Amino acid sequence: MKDFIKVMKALSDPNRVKIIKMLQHKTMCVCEMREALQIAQPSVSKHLKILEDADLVLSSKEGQWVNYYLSDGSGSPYVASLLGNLRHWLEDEKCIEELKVKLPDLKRENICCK
Amino acid sequence: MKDFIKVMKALSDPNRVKIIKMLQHKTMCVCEMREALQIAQPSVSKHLKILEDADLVLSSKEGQWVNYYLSDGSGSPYVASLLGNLRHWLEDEKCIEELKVKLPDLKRENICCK
DNA sequence: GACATATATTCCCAAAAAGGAATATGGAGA
DNA sequence: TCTCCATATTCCTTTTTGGGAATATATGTC
Repeated sequence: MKDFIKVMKALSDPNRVKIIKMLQHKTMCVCEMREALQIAQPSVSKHLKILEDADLVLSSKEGQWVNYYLSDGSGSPYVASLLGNLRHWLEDEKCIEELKVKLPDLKRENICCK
Repeated sequence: MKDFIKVMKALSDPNRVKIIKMLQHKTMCVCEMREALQIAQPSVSKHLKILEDADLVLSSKEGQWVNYYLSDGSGSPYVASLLGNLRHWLEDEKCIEELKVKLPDLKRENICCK
């Protein structure tokens, strides 16, 4: 029950769902998501922690950056099912389409590294 | 997005998930759920309102009682998918099994009508 | 109408959650 | 070592959420 609730709670926030939808298209670092979502960096980090605790996303360090990407769901049927469904769910949402337009230009070289 | 968040939030509370799991077995009134969950009646009513707003459950009045039952999910792909999965999800949870044992004895004639 | 019962609503409190500013950490490069 | 930068953590504030007591509403019974 606890695991289930953790996954549901993680998916109960629009910004976290947007993160999932972005990660469907590419691995991203924190500053890229910050730019896409237009919220403060600590907020992004906290959302990512919640998503990671729920096994929805994974991360790996690469030098000074941390790359976040979607979990494959192998550890949890809830995660596997929901991440699967989220591939097609919300595709028509205006806010998601707007994000998708932004994605190609969100390169860390343009945002960070100043 | 709003509808999706509403469904996720509705399923982010253990008592509400327990209500869903109970309604898989039978239509129930508020006082039966109150007895099963051991929480105050207004709390049950509020949880039910949240579930109903998310289209996860439906209700119909029958005299002084209100019967609650699961939605068929035809109005929302999120509801349809999650209610479908919840048929088998959490079946092995101890707290759910305990509820299932209680269910047969939870008849409104024994609980209310005093 | 008066009263009892099932449910909904209101009000209040405590706990949790989301956001940002400030600060800490840790790796890269001079 | 010192500095810079990406990220994490802490702290604080505001909002939201879950719970119960009290109250309101609606229906059934006398």
